[in-house]
Amino acid sequence: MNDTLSSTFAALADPTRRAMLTRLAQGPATVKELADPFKISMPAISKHLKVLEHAGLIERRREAQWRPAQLQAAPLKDASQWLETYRQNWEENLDRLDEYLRKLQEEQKS
Amino acid sequence: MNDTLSSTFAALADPTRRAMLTRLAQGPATVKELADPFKISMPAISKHLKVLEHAGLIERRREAQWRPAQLQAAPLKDASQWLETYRQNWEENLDRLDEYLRKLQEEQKS
DNA sequence: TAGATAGTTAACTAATTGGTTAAATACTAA
DNA sequence: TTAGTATTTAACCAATTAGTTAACTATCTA
Repeated sequence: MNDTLSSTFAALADPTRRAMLTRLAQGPATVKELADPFKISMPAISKHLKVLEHAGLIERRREAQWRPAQLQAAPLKDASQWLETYRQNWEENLDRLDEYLRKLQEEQKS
Repeated sequence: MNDTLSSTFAALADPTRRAMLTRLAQGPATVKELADPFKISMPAISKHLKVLEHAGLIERRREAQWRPAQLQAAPLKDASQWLETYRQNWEENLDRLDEYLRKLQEEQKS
């Protein structure tokens, strides 16, 4: 799917890529630095970065022989806003649980 | 990947499934009702529902010949919380843009 | 019991994904 | 110019995904 939200969520569906974003939240990093915590090959890392780049979640520069990546958080904001519309639903569920427990207690009194 | 966050984001990476969740935010619905807006076959719908169910995003009952689905928003809450840790980053980016524009203006004065 | 409606399962396909190894490219430093 | 470091590209592979059609199961109603 080409729509932004789909490629954002697809990019976030992989734990390696989420870990990369977590690292990048603290500032730019080279490919080597991003690869360090993982035991997968460099080409695999390169592909993950490409997915993140195509999703608009990172931007890359060239600096000598390095290709530092920098987080671009705008798509995360959009994803967050999409989820936000469901806040009522997850709070509602808790409300319903509260209500259920309250009713149960009332029934036990009688 | 089996981790909850990965399967939540993977489930959200498809526009058909997101539309289903949007419909379910307003209350339970049968498979037929959920299928209605789409031109894909029933087995395809059935598979999407299975993805949502395995991700814990819906729960299903049997009621006569219907299998109504109901939204379970808890995984959305977790996803939202994961994204929330990046709020600073997307707000920071805007701050940096502000700063950049401010500097640009100062330079033009001198 | 037969027909209609609701939904799933099976078997298949084409495209995508996440990984690999080997080779190529880009740049630095001696 | 040669060696070393950083990174990407190419070619391949196995598993997964999103769809299909055909056949099956479950339930209600006449």
